[in-house]
Amino acid sequence: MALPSTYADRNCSLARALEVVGERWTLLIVRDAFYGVRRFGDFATQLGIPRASLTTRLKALVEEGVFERDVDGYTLTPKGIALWPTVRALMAWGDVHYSPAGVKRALRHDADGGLLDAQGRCEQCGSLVEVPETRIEPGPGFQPTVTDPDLVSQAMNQPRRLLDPIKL
Amino acid sequence: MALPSTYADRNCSLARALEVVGERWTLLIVRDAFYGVRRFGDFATQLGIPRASLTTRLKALVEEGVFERDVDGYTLTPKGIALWPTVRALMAWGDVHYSPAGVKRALRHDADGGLLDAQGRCEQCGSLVEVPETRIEPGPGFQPTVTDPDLVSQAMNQPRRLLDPIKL
DNA sequence: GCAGCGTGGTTCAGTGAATGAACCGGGACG
DNA sequence: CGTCCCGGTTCATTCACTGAACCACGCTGC
Repeated sequence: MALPSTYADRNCSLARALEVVGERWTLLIVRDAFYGVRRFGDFATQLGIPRASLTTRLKALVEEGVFERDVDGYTLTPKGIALWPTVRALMAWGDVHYSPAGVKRALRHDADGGLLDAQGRCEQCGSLVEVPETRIEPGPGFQPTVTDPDLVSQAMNQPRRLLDPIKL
Repeated sequence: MALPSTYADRNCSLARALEVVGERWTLLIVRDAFYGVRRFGDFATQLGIPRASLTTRLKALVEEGVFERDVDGYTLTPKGIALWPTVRALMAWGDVHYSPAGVKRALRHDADGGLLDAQGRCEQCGSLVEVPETRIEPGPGFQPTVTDPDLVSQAMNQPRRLLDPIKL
């Protein structure tokens, strides 16, 4: 976002956060990382983002400590994983206001299959579900593609646990 | 954000949400509205946003039903108020990772003064606190300004309830 | 050895959006 | 009638995003 770090915004952690993850594409990159995407090319094709933009974003995110580079690509750090409540809140807002048929992706506690409420609590066992214990799967608002998509998309549209790397 | 609404992102409510509130400045405008800002000029001076950009943003947000125009300016609709969990999550992330001295703004249940936890629950009475019942006040990470700021900033830096209009 | 290919980028010209400063017009006030 | 406040608009400049082409490296098969 490159906000000019103004005096006025010194006391706003929202502005500070948006300087890091407020730029176009950034939260979508983070979302794909939660889905298990790790490789440069997979981010590029999944998001349809220009490769130059992706380079810029990933570099900035690595510098900020949201991602780290390792042998098989870019993975979320704990700081990046801490963005999950934000991603979840925005997804929920989008579901409620733009998906009349119901949520496009449902979140469940992988251990017992209980749905997660707005606070991220399992309706089955009542516990706060950690990110790696969260299963994501197509919900009632999900619209299946007619033409079968690429392998990465196929993997992302199967029920799977967050952060589980996509391996083909 | 004006994402090109691609086939690939049809099934992502996060992308849909970011089309509405993902543009630069948008969430900061929403934040100021939670703080009670309602007038065009106040948004402009508080955020330091170019007036032309502010016009564009507010127009888009009114069209999307996030704000509504009324006699005393722009106020959040229920759809806009529903963005509070997102704003709170991002603020919390910014506080944790960029404000070592502690949160810049603390959130309390106005009725009993209990602090809110990460899920928005009052630690005093255990209830989920609604937005208008939330009090926001400077926290330990807050850095007071030396030169006394404008009246609107002064009002925003006092403990106050969310959505309470700023009147001078 | 080398031709092909997958992967992870970089380069660069074109374009559209953000910026900021100046300007405008209506209403309230005196 | 003049002035100020308020909520914008206009416009030239600058900036960042875009998209397509290109590049470098390592691996595989022949």
